[in-house]
Parts: sequence; structure tokens; C-alpha cells
Amino acid sequence: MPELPEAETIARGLHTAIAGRRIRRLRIHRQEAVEPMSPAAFRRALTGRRVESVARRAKWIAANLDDGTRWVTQLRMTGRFTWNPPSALRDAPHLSVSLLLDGSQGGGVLRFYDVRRFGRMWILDPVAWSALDARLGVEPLSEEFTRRSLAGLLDGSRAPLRNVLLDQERVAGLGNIYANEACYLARLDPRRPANSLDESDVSRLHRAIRTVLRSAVERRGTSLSDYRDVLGGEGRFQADLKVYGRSGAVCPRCGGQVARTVLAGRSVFFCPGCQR
DNA sequence: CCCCTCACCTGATCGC
DNA sequence: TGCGATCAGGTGAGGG
Repeated sequence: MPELPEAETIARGLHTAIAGRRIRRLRIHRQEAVEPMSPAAFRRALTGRRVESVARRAKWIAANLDDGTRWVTQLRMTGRFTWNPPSALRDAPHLSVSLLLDGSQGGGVLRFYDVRRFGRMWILDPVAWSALDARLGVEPLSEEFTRRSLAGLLDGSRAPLRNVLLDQERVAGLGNIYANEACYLARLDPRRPANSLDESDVSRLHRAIRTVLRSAVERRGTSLSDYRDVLGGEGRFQADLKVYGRSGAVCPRCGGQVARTVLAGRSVFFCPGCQR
């Protein structure tokens, strides 16, 4: 589910909701959500901690705690946070973890739901966090992400461009929606070997990745089915999708027909008319 | 080392 | 209506 724009929206929402608050109690309803930690150890690590801030790295959400550790969440496909959800949601199925927080502005309840149960949480000390950070590739909205650095990342690979864009150790935060949309925007066939791009191709791709991600952050993500922000709101980027999930539709650029194929077990959407 | 396949889960949808 | 097949935004283990 969540790619960079969704994770960014959630991290910002969490920051607003819980930064400065202290975790008083938590319940772990599904123990696999915190594995390999035991529920008891996980509760011990979080109880009494103050959340200093919440940030995003790639698709990971990291709450920085007052003892220097980080409470880190990977949402995977269907993980979702809610802050003080309306009562109708409170007893919804698939509740994984719930936390009671308080602060000078009063308390609140944060819940983590996860239909498919792929989501995971960890408590990382600074060393473990650095190791994770080092493993992840460049942030595509940062200054370090340049045409030159992108060229270097693509150069080493003969794999299809779309697959390489999904590799979190190269560019961190793209998922299947935005990888496909970026290829479309750059007029590049997602099946092309990554190392076949020339300078002009790389330049267009670099710009396309940034444009599509910035725009999707601005729209608060793409809500196709499960994704919601921490207050239950939907994203709006689904209205801007040009190819993802639209096989058979008319290409808005050339009037061709959007095609779907499968690479590395995952759908690829593109317009054969104008992506080369 | 590179790259693909598969497993991990539940639920929605589609064709018969 | 029911039933099986297929698909879904991610990731990492394993193997060719």
C-alpha cells in the first residue's frame, strides 16, 4: 500500500498527533506485528517513553523517543494508523497494536490496523537505525538525488527499469504505483533494461520521479482501497493516475491504449504508443 | 553477484 | 448463490 507519499503523509500526521506526548499503556493484539521482539519486551521498551518527533525514511515511519531509541514501523501493504478514531472504527477487525498517550493537551489513542498482517514494528537503538539507514538508497526528494546519481544507480543493472526503480537499496521510497507513473511521465518503456537509458532518458526520468512524488505528497497519497491518513482521510492522487491500474484506458498523451504486463511477478502498466 | 520466484496474509472481484 | 482463480500499494529468503 503505502509508498513514499503515503508514508510521508502518515508520518506528518503522526508527528502532529503524538509529538510531545508520552506513551502510558499499549496493547499488542497480534504478536507477529512486533516479532522478533516479544510483546512484553516491546511494551517495556515503549511504556513511559516520550515521543520527540516522527519522521519518514523511504517507506519506514520512525518515532524518535526520549531515550534515543526509535520506534519504527513498516506498513507494508495494508498497515494503517488511526489517531482517536471515531467509535465506529474502534472495534474494527485487524487491530494489531493500540497505544494510550497523554500530554499537556490531553490524551489520545493511537491504533495500528493491518488487514494482511505484513506490517511490522521494531525498537531500534542508534546503531541499528544507522545500519537500516545505510542499507536504504537515496531519498528521491533530497538534494543528493541528482541526474548523475540516478545514472549511476541505473548503470549497474540490465534488469527492467521498473524493477530497478522498486529496489529500495537504490532509490528509496518508490513502489509500484509511482514507479509506473514515473516511467510514463518520462516516456520510457518500463521494460527497458535500466542500463540502456541515455543521458536525456535519465534526465527525464529524474525529473519525472520528483514531479510525480512531489505531486502525490501534495495530494496526500493515493487511496485505491485501504490507504487512509491518520485521521481517516483519503488521498487524492488516484485522480491523477495516468497508467497505474488503467489497462485498456485511453492514453491521455497519445490516444493509444494503456497496456498491462507482468514483470518480476508484479503488474506493469504503460502506453506502448508513447513510452519507448 | 544479479535477478527472479515465492511466501507471507486477507479480502475484493470476476467468470462460470 | 456459490466457488475457484486471480489480483492487490511490500519485502526478504532462497535459489538458479
